Amino acid sequence: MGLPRGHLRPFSTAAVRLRRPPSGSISHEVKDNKEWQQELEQHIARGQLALARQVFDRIPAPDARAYNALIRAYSWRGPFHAAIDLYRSMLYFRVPPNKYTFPFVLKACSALADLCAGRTIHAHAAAVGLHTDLFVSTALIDLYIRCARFGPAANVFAKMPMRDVVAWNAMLAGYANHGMYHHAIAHLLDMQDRGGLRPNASTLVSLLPLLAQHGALFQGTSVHAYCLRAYLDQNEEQVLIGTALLDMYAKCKHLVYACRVFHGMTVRNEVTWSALIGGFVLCDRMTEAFNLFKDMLVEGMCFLSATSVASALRVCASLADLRMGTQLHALLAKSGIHADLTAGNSLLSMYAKAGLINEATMLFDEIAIKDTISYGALLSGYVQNGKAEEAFLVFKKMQACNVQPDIATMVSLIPACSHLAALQHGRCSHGSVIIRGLALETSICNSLIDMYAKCGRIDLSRQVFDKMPARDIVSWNTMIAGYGIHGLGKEATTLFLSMKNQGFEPDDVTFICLIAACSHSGLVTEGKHWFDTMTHKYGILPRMEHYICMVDLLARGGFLDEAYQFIQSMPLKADVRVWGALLGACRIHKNIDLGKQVSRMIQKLGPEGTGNFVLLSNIFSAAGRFDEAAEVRIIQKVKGFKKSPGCSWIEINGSLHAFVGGDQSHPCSPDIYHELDNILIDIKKLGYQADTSFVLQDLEEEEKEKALLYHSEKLAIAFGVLSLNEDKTIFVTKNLRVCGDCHTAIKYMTLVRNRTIIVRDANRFHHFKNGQCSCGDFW
DNA sequence: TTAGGGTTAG
Repeated sequence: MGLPRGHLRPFSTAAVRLRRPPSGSISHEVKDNKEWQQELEQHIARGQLALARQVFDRIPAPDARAYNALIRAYSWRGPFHAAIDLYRSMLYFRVPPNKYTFPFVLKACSALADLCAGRTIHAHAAAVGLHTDLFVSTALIDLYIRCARFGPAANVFAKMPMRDVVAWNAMLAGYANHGMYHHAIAHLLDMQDRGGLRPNASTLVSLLPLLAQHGALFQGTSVHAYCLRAYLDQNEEQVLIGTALLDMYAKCKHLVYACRVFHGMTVRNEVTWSALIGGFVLCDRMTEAFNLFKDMLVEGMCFLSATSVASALRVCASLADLRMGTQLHALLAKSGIHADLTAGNSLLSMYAKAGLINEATMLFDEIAIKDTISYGALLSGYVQNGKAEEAFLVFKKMQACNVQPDIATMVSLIPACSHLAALQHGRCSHGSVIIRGLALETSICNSLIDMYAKCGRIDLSRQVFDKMPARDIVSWNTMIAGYGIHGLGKEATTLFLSMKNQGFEPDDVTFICLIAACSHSGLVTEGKHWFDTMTHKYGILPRMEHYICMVDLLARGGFLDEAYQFIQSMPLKADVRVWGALLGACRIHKNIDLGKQVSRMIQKLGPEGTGNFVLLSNIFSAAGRFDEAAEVRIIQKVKGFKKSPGCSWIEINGSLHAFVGGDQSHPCSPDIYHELDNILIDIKKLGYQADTSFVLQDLEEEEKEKALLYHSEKLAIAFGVLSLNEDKTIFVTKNLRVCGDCHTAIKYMTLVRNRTIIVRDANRFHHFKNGQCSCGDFW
């Protein structure tokens, strides 16, 4: 036959080594081809592929039928290379392949995603006029789609003289697997209109995950109705269809329907359970998700798999239930599943989210072949645990190991720059996403907006925002929040209005960002207006976070009594964060009586954080009541709470320099302290007086003045003055709020050293210039 | 048919 010379590589001699003496249960008799064929097929039917191969090798002159039987067996479960090798040997011995050969050898190519071999075999089939055969064409479509070649797949489909539902399904599965929603829907309609075919169970099993991915609940419900009408949910594929429907409802966050499908199923498998558990996790109903997981275990241990445990581990991470998480870890180890990559990554992520970053690192080291997700889980673990520099090291290691970062990796990495307030690192990460072609991805832009805002470049945030091809609600919220931390309440409001004009519905987070922006800008009336708008116009039920913002807004604006009344009128029981916001304002406005009252309320709730002890102690100190301040600190110590030390840092030429109060560890310390002493002399000439009420200990006035002078933010600024040219802005970040005395002193520093100074503290940005601060002393 | 890392607020 006239097969064209293809590009298949020459087969190995091993592949054509024939006629070995028989062994084992192989017959020694002389047989005709029909008898050999029977023996061959018997072994194949029993799954004895090695014996089948021995029989095949005994056949003196195997015909196409013998070749096809073995190729089909190999293409079913592998080894797939053996199927292709056998096809090559068929060509070598000039046994013409037929319409029963091509579909199976193509299936093997598809399993190996071997496009090169597949194309050659396509050419062979075309040469003998078999390329438009129904089964050959379907196998070709499968192959091309597996290799993401939609054009050739569509060409093959178009040339088919007749198509059955399997052929239509092959194309549909391709569109669906690649998330091509519109192509898939158009193809489905075409199948019914032009093809005159009704979708079968396979059609819908391909289609439903796509609908789930796109949250297409309406279409999904129509599919459900179709299943019921066509009795598709009652055949032997009930588990597949039922699970796909359940998953679609779960991903569309319609758990009532998902549960209804689940309870209506008479047969369930591990996937069914995993899909439902995943749905509850998606809807943040963690306790119910975990109960379902336990029910699943009760129903049968055979359901335990890496996938179902992955959801359960996510629940443990979210509920911070480490005890249960470690039990699951043990369960996985006992079942031998812990070596699975999914399971390993899930465990690693659980420990990282629980703050046990060392355990997470150990697990990471134990994973033999790490993928992008393993690196991503560890990297985000470091970022979430405040170890931004370690996160960069993981990123470097990832690149060294040739594991490609993807969108999620970069979205995890970019906030590390925000945490360090390291603009240089941030710009490098921006460059990195540009090189990778990811710079216009919505989630990437969102983290860039946030990063630039937190690194003091709100102008660059806005540039990224303006250039985005598609924005989501997070984009708008992040930009509004960015304006908020820069004290640009008016800009935040303007952006909110244009968001509405562009047809975006604000969500609960939008209002948190907006009210916080008003709070940081002293726009008390506007903030109150937006809170009312949120509840009355948008029907958003305020969460504790909204109340915190409102108390902060009122109290910081000086309306301490109104804030107190507001807390009393809350429908929720105010938690420590709400009272903490009021206590913080009592400190700023030096209202000791209310501060004491509030601190009593906090004590009733039980101390849940260290910040409140510090605040209360500060209030007493500010009033000169040092004994009581000391008492609060003793209680704090006895109860085992540690105050995080105030720390400031500054980036000079891409390197970070960190300082704590009174720090002398920096190599330039003598120069820094000398410069600070000179600055103190100069600013005193302009009228600066140290506000010693900010000193927490009972010291002599002069000592108090020194204690203030060496606050971490002042040390960092002095280092900035020494290291940067006059035209450069000094940008300092502080982990706590900037102290009141420093705030005053920095204003004077801008005058005596002719500098622009930006301090990003735990709360907001302070732009100091010409003796003024952008916050208008409202911090 | 399921599943593992990611962006906003307080």
